Amino acid sequence: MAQANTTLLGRALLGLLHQKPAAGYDLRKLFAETPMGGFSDSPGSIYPALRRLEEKRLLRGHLQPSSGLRRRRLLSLTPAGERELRSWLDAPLETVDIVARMKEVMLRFAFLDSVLGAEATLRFLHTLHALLAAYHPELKHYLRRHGALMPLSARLALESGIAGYAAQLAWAAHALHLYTRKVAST
Amino acid sequence: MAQANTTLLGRALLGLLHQKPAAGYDLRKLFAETPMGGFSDSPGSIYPALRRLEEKRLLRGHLQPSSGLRRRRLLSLTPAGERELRSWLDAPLETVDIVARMKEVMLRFAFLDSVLGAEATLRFLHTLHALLAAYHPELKHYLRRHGALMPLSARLALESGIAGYAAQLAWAAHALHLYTRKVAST
DNA sequence: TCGTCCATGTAACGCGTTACATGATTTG
DNA sequence: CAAATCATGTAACGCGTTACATGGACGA
Repeated sequence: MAQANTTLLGRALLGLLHQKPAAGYDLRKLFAETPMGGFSDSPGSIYPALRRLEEKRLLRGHLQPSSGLRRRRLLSLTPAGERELRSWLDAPLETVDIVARMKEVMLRFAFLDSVLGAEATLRFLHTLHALLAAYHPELKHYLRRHGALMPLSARLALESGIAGYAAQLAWAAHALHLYTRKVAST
Repeated sequence: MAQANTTLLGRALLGLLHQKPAAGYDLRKLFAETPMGGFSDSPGSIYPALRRLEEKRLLRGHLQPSSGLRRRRLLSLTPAGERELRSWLDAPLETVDIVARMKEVMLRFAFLDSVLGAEATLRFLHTLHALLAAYHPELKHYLRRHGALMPLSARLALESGIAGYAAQLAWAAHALHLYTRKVAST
């Protein structure tokens, strides 16, 4: 039945609009100019996504009166939109997020602090670190078992993934350290 | 006009079937059991993709006669399929591949050696290393310019990406070293 | 014979992409 | 005034996902 769940692009838009109301055009610019997520900056993806969010009453648009006849619709979250955003960010991290949805994980993290605060971010980092610390050796184990049978380039491709997770793990430890201090100093 | 380009899933299937003819079911199993690419292992994605490749005459299927009434169609590349695979693998790497399509880059690399050989793999690695070496400091520069204005968690999310690229860069140097030796020893 | 695995498929659905289209406003 | 930029949209298209469906083979 798949009750029309919000897509990753939709959640990214919610997160951005939570920080600051903006027009569709601003969001396009953001996707085009910043190294964010890898979302398309084409109008054919963003405007329909925004319209869907509006139809679900997660966003509300106000025509900006100041700028003459050049219509510019500033979008902002409704209370329901904020609830949706919060519940996405607040959902517990699971192994499958680490294995297959790292991009979403980092997107969530990028919004976490400003929406749910430092304590929630700290909890998130704890879980993330633990999951990475568990998954990284699993991949290495897979490599030890199957690596010998694989062509050199395939084995190296796997090693590249492992190196990536190692980097994420080290980063998580670093971030955990920073946030522990930040929370302690309040 | 977008003349029906082969999709990433399609190319992954071509690469796998180049190594060894297989049935759709085998490919599903592979996606389900190995940490590959993150493709869905559902029949609704794989069988249609295989059918499309067959319609484009890139694949050919043979009913396996050995196994009674249990039909099992072994798929293998046609010459056109092999050409398609080769031209994908042989295409020059560009910056946009690094920025937005790292997943595809690693998939290509995984197939490279067995399809195009060690010399081509070595060239690929040279380019990859150069592109990463150029992009990584660019991201760091972006962080230096905009980092101070960003919320801590957003900045850290960016740092995570940077750490990932640093890991890829180190990995590329490692792989380059291995392949240089491999090519030299022939 | 009952459940589990093998093996292949289809149908409905929503989404992202590319390409196209429109008009207002600023800049040179 | 021409060109670039601002700003918003629509249409066609293919693809991936989820869910559903079918039937043979095999072990307990």
